[in-house]
Amino acid sequence: MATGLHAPILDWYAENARDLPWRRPDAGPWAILVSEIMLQQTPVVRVLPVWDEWMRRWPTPAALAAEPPGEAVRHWGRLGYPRRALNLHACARAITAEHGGRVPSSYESLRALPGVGDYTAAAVASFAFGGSHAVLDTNVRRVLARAVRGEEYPPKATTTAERKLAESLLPPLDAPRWAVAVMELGALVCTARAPRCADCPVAAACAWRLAGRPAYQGPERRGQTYAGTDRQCRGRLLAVLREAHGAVPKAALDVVWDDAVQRERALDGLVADGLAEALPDDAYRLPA
DNA sequence: TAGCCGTGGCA
DNA sequence: TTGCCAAGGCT
Repeated sequence: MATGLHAPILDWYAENARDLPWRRPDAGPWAILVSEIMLQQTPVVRVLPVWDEWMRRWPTPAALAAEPPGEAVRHWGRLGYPRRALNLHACARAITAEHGGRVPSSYESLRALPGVGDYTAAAVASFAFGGSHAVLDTNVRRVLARAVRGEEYPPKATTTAERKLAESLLPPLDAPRWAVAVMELGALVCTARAPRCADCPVAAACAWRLAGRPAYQGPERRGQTYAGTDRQCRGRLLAVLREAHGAVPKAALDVVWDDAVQRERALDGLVADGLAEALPDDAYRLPA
């Protein structure tokens, strides 16, 4: 069904694809894995400089595995969700210890790595190894919701119906190219807020556009406030540890957040998550 | 499974 | 200005 989407989207991609370094022929599986984890919930433009630095510093899983986890956290910078840095470090050590230093190629082996879920396993298996998998990220889900289901947004959690649909659309040849093309269409044209239907290669067949672009009907899409949350507090504390290069007296952490109760809770959380380490004499540092 | 986990740009 | 959102994953 809906295979009429293939040619227009693939042709559009051939003309409009961005030249991203992890898409180049010389990008190996490790470079692609690093990019995919960095790109989780994070815009391309913010990933580019950090990915460049990581690839120079740690060109192989073994190079990263040889470092303490805190170095991964330090060089994560302000990308956000810093446990991804820890996950990538754990990936590097698992790949070194269990896979001979080479990123595994099967979906199942990839899915078993820390921080690698359904999307990332399918993406790496496809883009690094040429596998044929339904790659369901937020872009693909939105494009299919609109073009096929006629709805402005996909449901909050991925449904089996979405997966069935995506699998039914897998082309017999070059599934990875199809996956990246749909993702790119969602990222550049079929965007969440102001879709550019005038530039869309499948506008004529799009169920949502043909229905008059009806507004989203489903349950409210929660927007979470950030100011004053534990997440913001954790971010402030970790920023101090990242920039310190060594032990930080607790007093230096106290000054970045006023609410002492929340600050203690956040600091304990960072330690529990392995993002920080408590030292004797009321000091903290990135994990060694 | 719903809530949590960072950060910054943009409409 | 502020809410929304960005190649999700984990519990």
